[in-house]
Amino acid sequence: MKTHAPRDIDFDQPSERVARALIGATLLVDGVGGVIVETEAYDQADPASHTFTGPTTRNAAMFGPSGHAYVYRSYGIHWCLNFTCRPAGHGAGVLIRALEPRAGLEVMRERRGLSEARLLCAGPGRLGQALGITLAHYGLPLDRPPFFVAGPVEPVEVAAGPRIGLSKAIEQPWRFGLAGSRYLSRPFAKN
DNA sequence: CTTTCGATGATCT
DNA sequence: GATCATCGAAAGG
Repeated sequence: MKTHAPRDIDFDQPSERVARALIGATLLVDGVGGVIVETEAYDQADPASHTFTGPTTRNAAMFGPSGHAYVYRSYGIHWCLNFTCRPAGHGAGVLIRALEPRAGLEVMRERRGLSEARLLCAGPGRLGQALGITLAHYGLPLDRPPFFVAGPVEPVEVAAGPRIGLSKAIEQPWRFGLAGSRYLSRPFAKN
């Protein structure tokens, strides 16, 4: 039985729970990052998930231990960052879609060739570029450098809705976000 | 404001 | 050979 400090995220639970718990959490990669404001949950029973058809070379990390990084190349262009979750071997993960920049703004601006803070990490591809994510991060544990992850200091209001950019299982409300944040990749529909 | 479309390459069928 | 968990530029209202 593992113990957790108050601000630790428990990755040993279903991806929807982890995705929700990550909203308001702090993520740093080599000291660069901020507050997570948008996530999406995926698991093996989900037709839209990379793990739906079982373990492969690419998705191996999501069948490994929870609390590790799963990195994949999107549309041949972008690097996207996920956190593996659930008890090991279940093929589940959480896509980190957006964060509010707080640390290393200058580094992010350089990497993105952009000055507007609002667009530095508003989307999984943008976030990957701003944090310098590459395959070198594939499978790395999240509880030590270069990663730093800490849960929210205070309770936050979490919005939920359908995921983005999928052709399958679009009805699942497994996209989560910090309500009202202006650093989202897209706003959530009003209630 | 909205919609459309090309880039680009690994992965899977 | 088709399909992408995307982005940004361009074109149209």
